[in-house]
Order: sequence, then C-alpha cells, then structure tokens
Amino acid sequence: MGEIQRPGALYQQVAAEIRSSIAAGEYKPGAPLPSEAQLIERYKVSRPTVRKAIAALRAEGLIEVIHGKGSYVRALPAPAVTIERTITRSGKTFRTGHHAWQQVEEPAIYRTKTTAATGALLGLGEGEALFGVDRLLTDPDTGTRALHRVLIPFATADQAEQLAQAPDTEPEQIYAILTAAGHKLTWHESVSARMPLPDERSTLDTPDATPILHTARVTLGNEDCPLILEELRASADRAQLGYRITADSPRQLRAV
Amino acid sequence: MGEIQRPGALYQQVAAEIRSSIAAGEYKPGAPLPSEAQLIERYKVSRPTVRKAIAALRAEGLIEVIHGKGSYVRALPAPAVTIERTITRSGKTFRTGHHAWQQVEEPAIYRTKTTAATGALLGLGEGEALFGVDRLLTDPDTGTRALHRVLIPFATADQAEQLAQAPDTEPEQIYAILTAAGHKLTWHESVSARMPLPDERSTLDTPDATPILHTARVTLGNEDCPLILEELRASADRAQLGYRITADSPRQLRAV
DNA sequence: TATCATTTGTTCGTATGTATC
DNA sequence: CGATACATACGAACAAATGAT
Repeated sequence: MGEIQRPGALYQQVAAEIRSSIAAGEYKPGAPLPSEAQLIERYKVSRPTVRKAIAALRAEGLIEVIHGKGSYVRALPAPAVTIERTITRSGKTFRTGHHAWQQVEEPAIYRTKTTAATGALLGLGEGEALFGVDRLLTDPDTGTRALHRVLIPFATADQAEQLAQAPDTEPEQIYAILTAAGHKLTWHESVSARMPLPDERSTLDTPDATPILHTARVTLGNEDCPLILEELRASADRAQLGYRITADSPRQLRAV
Repeated sequence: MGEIQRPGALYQQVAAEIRSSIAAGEYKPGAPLPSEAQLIERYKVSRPTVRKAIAALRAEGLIEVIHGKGSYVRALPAPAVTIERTITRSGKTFRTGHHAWQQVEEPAIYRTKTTAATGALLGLGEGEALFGVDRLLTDPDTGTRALHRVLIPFATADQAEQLAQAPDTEPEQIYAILTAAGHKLTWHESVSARMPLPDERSTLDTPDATPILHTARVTLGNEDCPLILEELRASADRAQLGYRITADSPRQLRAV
C-alpha cells in the first residue's frame, strides 16, 4: 500500500509518493491533501519527515499550505494576465502593452547612479548620474501588481528639456519626446527570472515558490545609442509576457 | 552583538541577520558562511533553527550549500547567455537566436494530441493530433542547456508534404518551407517563469532555488492563422532572453 | 590506501505556540 | 470554548560527503 521502498531520503520518497498521487488525480487541483497526522499514519513516518516532504512540494509550487486549515493542491497553469510588450505607434502617439494599468501610488522620483548592470545596458560606466522613477502598477481586471522603473541618464535628459524637468513623464510620452528630438527609436529587451527578494515579495504580493519575471528594456535612438532604461518586475504566477516578432533583415545589434 | 531581538520567528530573525551581514559585505560573494556549529554558537539557537534559517536563504537563491563543505554566498547576477529570440531573414533563409546551439542527443519525434494549453495557442480544440519533436540543446560556449519542442498540427503538415515526412526539420527550415507554401509569417511569443519539475531539474541541471524560463512561440501564417508551436525551456540562472522591438502601427492581434 | 575530524543531511522524539473552524 | 491543523523550537543520534592526516 502506502509503504515506501525507493531510492533517496525518506522525506523525498514521501514527496514523490504524494507527487504521483497528485499526478494520478487522486488529489485534484483545489482539493485538500490529508493532514499531517494522516500522512504520518499513512506512510508510517515521523512528523518532521512528513513536514519536510510537504516543504519540498511547496517549494516546487505544487501545493499551497494554509496555517490552521491544511494543504491544497495548486492549480498551477493560471497566468491570468499577458503583458504585451509590443510597442505601437500612430503618428506621434506611442502605446505600450501596460498603458491600461493603474498607478497604486504616486511615482517616486529620485536621483541615483548607474550600477555595473544598468551602466552596461545604457552604454555608460559605473557611477554615472541618472534620474529614477519608480511606479507600482496594478491591472484593474485582475489586481496583478507590477513594479516599473525608468532610468534616465543626465546625458539623455540634456537632449530634451522636458525630461529633466519632469522625469516622471509616462514612458509612452517619453518616446514621443525623444522622437520629436529627432531620434528614430528601436528597443531591445532582456528577460530574466529569479526568486523575489523579501521586499519584492511583499510589494508584489507573490505566493510561495513563485519566481518573478524581470525585464530590462533599453530605448535606442539614432545609431543605436542607448537613451533610457526601463525595468519591469511582476510575479510570474500571475503574469506572463507577450512579444510580437517579425522577420527583419539581419542587422548587427550590440550584444547586451 | 549577535543577539536577536526582532519580530517574527526565531529562524527568520537569524536569516535576516545573515542576510544583512551579506548585504553589508561581511560575507562576500563566493566566500563561505560560518559553519552551522559556529552559527549556533554565534546566535545561541539550536541546530534546527540555524538550519531553517539557512534553508530560507537557500530558497531565496542567496547562498549555496555543499554537503560536507559549507555554505557559500552566491554571486547572483550572472546570466551567462542571452538567447536572442529575434528572427532574421535573408531572402529565403531564416535565422533564429539559437542556431549556433548544438544538439546533445538525436531529436525525439512522436505523435501526441493538443492539451488545453497548447490547443488554445494553436487555435485548435483539445485532443487534436500533432507531431512533436523534442531537442535537448546546449550552448557550446557556456554549456548551458535548453529544451526545445516543436508541435506541428496535422492540418499544417498537410499544407507542406516535407513536414509530414520529416517533422524533425529545423525550425529555421520549417519557416522557409511554410514561406514557400505561400505564407507570410509573423510570430507571437509568450514568456513565463516557474519552478522546475523534478525531471526538468535534472535534464536542465538547474541549481537550487532557480526558476526556469518558458517561452511559447506561435508561428502565424496568412490571416494570422496559427501554424506551429515552439516551446523553449531554460534555467533562468544561466540564460536570459533578448527581444528586439520596433514600433509598428497598431494591428489587432488575437489575445493568446 | 586508510583513517579521522569537520561539516552538512536525515530522522526520530517531544513540547509549545497559533490560526481556523 | 474546544478540537483540529499547521508553525516553531529544542534535543539527540546517526548517515554521508569532504578534505587532510
């Protein structure tokens, strides 16, 4: 029956057992798992062992545990929102995929310096001065939250007076301003994923064992000169990213 | 000194203590943390408590633990490879960002049926027949591995005989074949991230607490008709994705 | 090669706190 | 309020990997 006889640590055997029970449909998404006491009984192991097995499944994002209630099978494939990262242009007006998102708070404006990472993306050294604007956005339909950051080097702000005076201009308008300043814009975006830092977990409200998607978008002007950097962070549990791709003729882009 | 007096569980206080020690530069990337015995001494807590604190830091991807040796601060921001997801075209030849990757094994070819997820992306119902081709790729420079899957609906294979006969044609040539069949191709790609399943962890060789990036690229033919679906999975620890974006005039795309 | 100390991994037992119903 | 269920914490023992003797 529930007897265990497999390679690896005991708690991993129990975890594997529960895992395949879920896969077999014995425990369906949303349904509760047996309580710790029942699992102890079922597999004839101690409480710490059962708890380690549950912890492993939790780290995989397979189950969710609620204090005082029980463990529940998580319905994993639920990326509620697709953030379209495509940019469209109608005459002088630009539109991004998150233009319908709402600001939760007033944007935070500050001055900072390039780090090794942001400097490389902007084609600058480390320690160059720039404006920063942070916004906490939310999707009105689903409540999904995302952190948006704009970094504007002083060199770019010099090219367009409005940017220096109001760094908290919306990205879409920044694009328009830069276009008006004579730039023909393209963008390059890097996407990575990682586990959230403690503060990101709280502000983005990410559940257990869910990574965050992290994008870095560089706006390139004439001669592929980097103008501004935008970062977007969102819980991968709720959001996915969408890109539209067309086959262009090969053109050398700087490695980023 | 090392005394603890903060909100939350004891092990979280210890974790926070170590976390800030790392942030303060007391323990630098690559350097070893004190041993469990030393941490027990330092913070006057039991071994289980120290171990839970270490487990928490490990789940955040902040440290790496080696059995029999010790815990080491991880140098986190090191996405070694950028997989360029842009597609370029020279006449009849297409090129993708991973054309230089090598196949670790022979591609696995099989027949399968659409699931709810893949069916929706291909504009088909659930249970439609399709060819599947799985490839395990590796980047020769860094050894990074990635899983690539092509799903070809029978309806698409019917349009181009070569696809039915050799589903394991390389994606770039599939694009050429579909173009030759009279299609003008565009693509839409969704990016998500999640924790790896146990088998993905072993084949992609992902370290602890690192998510995987998961992309689903749909090739669209004339009238935005979905033709094939490609999936790419890679450890977010080693790889990031790159997209080139241009501002096109607005055009309605089906929500995916 | 073999042994040993160090360090992390696993497993048990037990007691108490806290959230949910 | 009590019953149930998960969370935290301590103690103890042995297993397994590592590196040096």
